[in-house]
Amino acid sequence: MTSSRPYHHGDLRRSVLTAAVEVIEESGPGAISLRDLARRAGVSHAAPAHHFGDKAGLLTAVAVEGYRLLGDALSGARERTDSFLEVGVAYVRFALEHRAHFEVMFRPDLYHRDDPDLLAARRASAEALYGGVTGLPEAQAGPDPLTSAVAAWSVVHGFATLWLNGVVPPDLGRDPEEAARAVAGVLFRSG
Amino acid sequence: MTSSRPYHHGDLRRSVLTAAVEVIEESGPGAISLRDLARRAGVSHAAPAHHFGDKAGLLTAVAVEGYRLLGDALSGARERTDSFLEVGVAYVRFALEHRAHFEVMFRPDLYHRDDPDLLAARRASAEALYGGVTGLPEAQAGPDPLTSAVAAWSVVHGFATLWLNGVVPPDLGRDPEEAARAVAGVLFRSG
DNA sequence: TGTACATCAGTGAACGCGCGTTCACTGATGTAC
DNA sequence: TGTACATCAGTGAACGCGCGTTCACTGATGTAC
Repeated sequence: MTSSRPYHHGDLRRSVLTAAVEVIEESGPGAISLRDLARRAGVSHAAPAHHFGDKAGLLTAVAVEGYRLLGDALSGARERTDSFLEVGVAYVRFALEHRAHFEVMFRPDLYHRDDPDLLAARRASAEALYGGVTGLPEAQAGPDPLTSAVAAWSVVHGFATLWLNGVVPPDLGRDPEEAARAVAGVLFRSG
Repeated sequence: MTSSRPYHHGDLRRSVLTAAVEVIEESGPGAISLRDLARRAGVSHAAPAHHFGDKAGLLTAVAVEGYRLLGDALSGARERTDSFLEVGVAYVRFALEHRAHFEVMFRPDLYHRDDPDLLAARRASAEALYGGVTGLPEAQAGPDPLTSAVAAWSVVHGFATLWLNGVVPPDLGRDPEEAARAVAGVLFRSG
């Protein structure tokens, strides 16, 4: 905000990441360019490479952050409500609130898929999602808990994707969380 | 195949479309370039624009073709089996068999979203998908058929997406159709 | 059967652009003594 | 309290590249007469 920019930015890594998320939300990951992000951060065009190595490195950082946020959101929902349905709703909420992260996470061609931080964060979030299904009563888990878990994941993932694409029929209402609860509820009638 | 290329290609539109689908399957829609497709078709770099106008026009054509193929696949499944579950399985089969089309269809930022052919093809495919749920017995359709329909769509769309991303747990087996049937079956126990 | 002409498909040169990456550098910061 | 030095963050010039789009053109095809 000062007119004379200091030589050191202060928190360039964070700034670039935030700008990247903004751009992705507006125009998708294909619109990301390191030079543009540097411009937005008010910094020379080569500076971002210092923090991320290259473009894929930047998107790796976005994906890692996404998996961490998702893991936290899912664990949080479980602890707060102890309801598998609400974990699903939290999944949808995460996808809509962090759609840039969400989109990048599921496009591994964009980033370094074997980054150790990435693998760790992904594993943690998978555990937060799956961990719960084993604790379900048989009435809900069905004869095959794994299949039920994948069905649950599919329904919330699919719903979030369709909602983000704006193709969910308008009759379902404007509140995505409520709609998600209703839709996921079809799967877990007793939930 | 002849060594001396004729001046007229013969079916350049088809060739470019096919090449585009190949490229998208390998590297995603972001990797599409008109010049590259021209090269693949053995034609000068400006030729594709004759048929598609511009890049977005080409991707519009891919999306239109996708919606037509999807509509046909869904109607076909309904007529053959008269089972809503099998319509869902057909949806997954389409997504996996035509993943390039599938990906483009659900990324409207890539194409001309108000193209009349596109709108018509999309509407037809939506009808093929939704049309069936109204004919379901209440036991399956539940108290709110629309919500059930969106749940069904979500589960097959989500499953297809997750499978394409390679994140479905391997324990579900190698045959996506069988796995899809099991997963979608959780939703329609009686289906 | 032959000729004139309109139409369409594809050519190739040219344009301007933004990009990722590299590299030698300089300014700022912090730590050791 | 002061000095030397290592380390790190950011600079700016330069590179080569592939791209989309435009445009005047030419070759091929088909139709009217």
